[in-house]
Amino acid sequence: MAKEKIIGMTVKKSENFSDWYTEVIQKAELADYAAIAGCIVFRPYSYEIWEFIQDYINKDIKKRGHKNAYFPLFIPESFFKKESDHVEGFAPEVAWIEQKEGDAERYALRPTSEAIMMDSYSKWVKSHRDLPILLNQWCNVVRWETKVTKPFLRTREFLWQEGHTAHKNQKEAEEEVNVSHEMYRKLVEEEMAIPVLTGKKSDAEKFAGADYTTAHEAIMPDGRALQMCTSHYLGQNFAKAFDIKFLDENEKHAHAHTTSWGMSTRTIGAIIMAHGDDKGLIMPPRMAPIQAVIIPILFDDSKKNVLKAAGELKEKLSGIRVHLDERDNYSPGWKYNHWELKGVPVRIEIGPKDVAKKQVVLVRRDTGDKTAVKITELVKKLPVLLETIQKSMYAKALKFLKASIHSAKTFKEFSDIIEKKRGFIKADWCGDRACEEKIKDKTTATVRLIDGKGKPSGKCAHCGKKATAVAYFAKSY
RNA sequence: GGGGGUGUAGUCUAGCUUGGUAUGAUACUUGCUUUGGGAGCAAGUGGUCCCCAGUUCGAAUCUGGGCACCCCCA
Repeated sequence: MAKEKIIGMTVKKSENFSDWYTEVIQKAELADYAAIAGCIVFRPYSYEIWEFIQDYINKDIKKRGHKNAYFPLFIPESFFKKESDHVEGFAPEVAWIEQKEGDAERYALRPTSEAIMMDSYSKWVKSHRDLPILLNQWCNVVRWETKVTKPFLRTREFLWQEGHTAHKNQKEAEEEVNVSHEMYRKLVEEEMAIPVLTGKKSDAEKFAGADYTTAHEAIMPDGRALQMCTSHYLGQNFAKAFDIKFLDENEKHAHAHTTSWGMSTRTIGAIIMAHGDDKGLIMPPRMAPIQAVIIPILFDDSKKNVLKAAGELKEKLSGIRVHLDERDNYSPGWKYNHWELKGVPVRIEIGPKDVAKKQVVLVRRDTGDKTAVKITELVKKLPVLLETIQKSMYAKALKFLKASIHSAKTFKEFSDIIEKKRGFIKADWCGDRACEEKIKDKTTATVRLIDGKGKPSGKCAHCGKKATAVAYFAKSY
């Protein structure tokens, strides 16, 4: 079968990572380019992944008392400009709607919704009894990239959830930030099987208008870091700008403390990059739209029996997301390749020989290992195998993350690592914004996170001044 | 922001130098034979040759402008 294989993957992950990425996306039918520059179509297969993320987050936040709501896509220019850091940070990528006759002012397409939501919050909050406000919205946002776009990772429009909360004091607001931050960590590490580094953003990298931003950063196979989500403590910055004021228990006026936190469809890109291989996508079992695919091996004389057994198998496995591929116009080999490309974690082969022995053959997508399992034991064994794959994928990714963290004491070491190995550089840092800017100019690496637990012992790896923090630097997406 | 590359059927592609409406594969449809790692044979469907303008009797091909996508660097 040395036939030209132009149906499947043609690019190796190790040889041209960028081409590999775009090829997986198209061939696994995750997304397609849209007729609009810099925009993609989320095809059902990637949208199902997004729905899993939605379910997970909805379940978590609703348990904590949050509710979903929806605010307008349009933000009046005057609202947008109320918080000066905010407008400055987002201005370059805001898309404006041409002002029509009769419009009081022009409107922006939301790049994020603090401005429009905080205006409503200011109307709703009069008393400390009105707090906290715990709202989330699922929506699209627009950030008009003029440079490079890439499916899922950087597009002009993307989907996300944005939680926006208002609290009576700092403690409560910061607690909200921590809880959301932890929710994301669990989602990313436990469900997506992507280990992360966690910490705060530097002043230069934090959300425009925030007091501080916490985030999780993952490492991609090309050694670049990818921010998985962010949670911001906004202090009273927005409350003051939008006049979210209330009378507290002591009959005193106070401004609320607000937070916001979000995760976007960008994480789908992270899943693709972190786990895929030369055959295509590999979905972590817990969030795979299809966890196992049954491939019946059909011969004329035994067709009926095998199909019947395969159907019964599917019934038995009703607790698992199983797909039975009973199309008879494709050969088994074709189907193997097809479902491998789509990253289905487990393949269940059942042919006449298996039916005779009352067994099936299980094949792992991540390792290719095959094992025969008695049908009577399958209901018990398949979930175990799925969990094993989940853990093994995480372990593999964790090993890679650990191997991707390098230390640098001097700027020479720092530059060498960025050039040759990439990955994260853990280094003592002075914390100075101008220093960070220079590092970025020289190496294109930025501070991805400040390690909250790290105690700097020496001098800044770049400028040599006294270090105030331990920071993780990297080139990023 | 800088540099490079590409654009022809759903997909990949030949043709472009030297102008004459397009090659092959794959996919798709139908039929028969098949099916344990991308099956075979036969017939068939499918094209604004990225867009606009120019040159020309005639443009996929030449010229100019635009758009899109990809890659590398900042």
